Amino acid sequence: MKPTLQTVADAVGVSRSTVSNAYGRPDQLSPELRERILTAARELGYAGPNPTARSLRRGRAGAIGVLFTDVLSYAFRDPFAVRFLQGLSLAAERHQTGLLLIPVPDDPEAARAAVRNAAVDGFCVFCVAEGHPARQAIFERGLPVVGTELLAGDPEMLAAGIDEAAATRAAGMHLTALGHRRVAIVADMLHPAISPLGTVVREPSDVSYLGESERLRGYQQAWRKAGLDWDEVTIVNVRGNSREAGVEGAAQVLDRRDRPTALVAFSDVIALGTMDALRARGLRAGRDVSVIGFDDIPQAAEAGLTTVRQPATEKGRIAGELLLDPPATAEGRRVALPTELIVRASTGPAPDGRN
Amino acid sequence: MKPTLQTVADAVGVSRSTVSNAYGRPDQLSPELRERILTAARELGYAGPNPTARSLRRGRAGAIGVLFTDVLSYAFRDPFAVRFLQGLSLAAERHQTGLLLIPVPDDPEAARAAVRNAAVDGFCVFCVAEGHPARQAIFERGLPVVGTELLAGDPEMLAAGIDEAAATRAAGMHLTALGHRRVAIVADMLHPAISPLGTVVREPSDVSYLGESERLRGYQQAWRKAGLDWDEVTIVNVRGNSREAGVEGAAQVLDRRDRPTALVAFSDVIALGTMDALRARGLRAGRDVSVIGFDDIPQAAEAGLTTVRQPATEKGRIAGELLLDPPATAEGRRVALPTELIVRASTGPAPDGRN
DNA sequence: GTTGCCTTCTAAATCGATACAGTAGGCGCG
DNA sequence: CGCGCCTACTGTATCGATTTAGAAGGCAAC
Repeated sequence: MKPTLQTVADAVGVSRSTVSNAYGRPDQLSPELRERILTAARELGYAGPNPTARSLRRGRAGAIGVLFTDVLSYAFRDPFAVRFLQGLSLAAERHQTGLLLIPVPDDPEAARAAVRNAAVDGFCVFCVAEGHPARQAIFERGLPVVGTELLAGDPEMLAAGIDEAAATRAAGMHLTALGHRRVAIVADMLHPAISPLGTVVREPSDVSYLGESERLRGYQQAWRKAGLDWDEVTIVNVRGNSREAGVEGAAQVLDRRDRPTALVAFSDVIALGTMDALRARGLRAGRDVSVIGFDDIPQAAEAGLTTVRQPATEKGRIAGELLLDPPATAEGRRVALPTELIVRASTGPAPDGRN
Repeated sequence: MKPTLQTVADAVGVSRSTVSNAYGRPDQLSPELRERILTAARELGYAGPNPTARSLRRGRAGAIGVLFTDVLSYAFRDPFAVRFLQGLSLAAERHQTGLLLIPVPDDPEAARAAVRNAAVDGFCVFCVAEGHPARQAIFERGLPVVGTELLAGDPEMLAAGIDEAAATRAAGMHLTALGHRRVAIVADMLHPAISPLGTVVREPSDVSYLGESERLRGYQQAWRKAGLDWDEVTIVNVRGNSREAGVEGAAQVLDRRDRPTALVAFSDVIALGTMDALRARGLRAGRDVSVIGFDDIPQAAEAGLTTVRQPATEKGRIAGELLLDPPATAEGRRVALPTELIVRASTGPAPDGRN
């Protein structure tokens, strides 16, 4: 049998409460007795209060739930996601809390069950499509939920986010100001969760991730304002947020006769991939084709990639803080973080004439 | 007040046990009653049995602990680590279990407390240095522990690992068979946990990660056997497992007059970085300088990198299975996975004469 | 000497579920 | 009819801790 508080209490000849206090409230007993208790505990192989029992009594699970979907595990290849997670963990650490990655089965019912069975104090909705079966289960738990989308529908939802549309609007205007009129978008996350590959999504409202939807809208707004025809904008829908996906996505537009003079991506990782594709064709980023990314990961600076900077770690940290220490006032429940268009060498004036 | 089993039981007019059975053992009550109960629960806003209470009663936390150190968060940039984690999550999913990432504070006492407070059924020791304060705390919990090092000292420890030394021995012999005699090692993880940067570690026994220690030993064995002087082997100790670290590490040896004809790295990520460094200097991998990596991540194939293949996802999956369903026999408790030297274009005959 | 306060410890209630033994009622069968 | 057996449910102990109210003893002050 594993020793419990009672085992130790009996061994020392004190009450269970006193042993509990020895661990959790050292000021409640004399230092000598505490020392005796801790020594006895060590001898008995008692490793300290059972975290599960403590959680039950305290009413605090000591963990934040994060759904570990395929999407998320791929997302880990993106430094942005990793930094977000680091931020989350910073907040968690401050609150002596863990991050529970919940593997989500493909079967919808099993997915819901996984969410219901998670011993957590709240959920961080990160990389979970709008229509995902687990998503509803999350809200049904009645626990605090934090997302990264300021415009999320649920009024209960906490959020640490950016004005996605404003961010890409600025990026889009930067391009039109440089004279670009033939533009393409390369993006992951555009497809509805359960649609066949290759589905073409053009309208922001059809995008199943709110953030991506807004990014699309931002470009739409900027370019419409500049007089471009949205239907003329090429949208390449790649699967997966990776450099390779960027290479492949760019390949679909760069070899066309009327190749765009500018490419925008919804992540730096993809943008860097499109730059690889340019290089492979002897095209110069910022001269022959301008490229804009999103996130401003460290590699973006090295590659001279123009991009939208958002504070990754801070986003995670604030999301965590919101979850673990929810503000009383409704205003405080949605935190808007700043973004900034970082102009580097990958954007330049549109080349003259036909190619 | 949040509704509990009792709330629902009272509302329906049945006993608590019956409501519990409605969720956990549908065969124990009539379908009609079950439906009535679930409906009532929904109306009362009862989200299902409290996972913490269930955990306590069942004696199963429903989570595997993984220490989330800085090292691990950097490791996420390596596809190998991500795939390992995916494997772990596969096993976890099968056992309806989560992965609890435990943020580890810098303060040693706080780090130990974090481990003691984690509600988990076992730990996976991944990317935790031998001397790390949290490491001992893990074993003190008396829970199952799985590692990735077959030779780990603790006899209690479960392991899913490879014969690291044999793997690098094969790689080392491949190089000497090709005539290489001026070789260098570029590796992260060599430094003792709490040593100043730049400390030079040459002996396997001084390496604080067992796996890396064995990899070093493998090269040492291969090259000594081939008559090379170990002291002549350049060892570059980089900080961090990243492509950039590889670039920087390679820079330290490639610009020397007696530049090595072969570079070996302890991860593909670093090896790919060294190949970047070669390219930047107009050197051809496999012709001017041979390069060997470790892991065989997908990018290695694309880059034509010779490397040691190890089954990443499988390693994680088996680690998880060992933890969640420990074999009765001692033999089954350490699973050896196969490795294979994958020879690609990045290795070739040593160039003749001086450079 | 009594009152009151402080320190140090104890007893009992409680957190929210699950498991197991037990009971009541219905049904088949010789 | 009486026995056994099955189905459907209940009651109670239990998981391992924390918390709160309270008791015992010591000491100072009036």
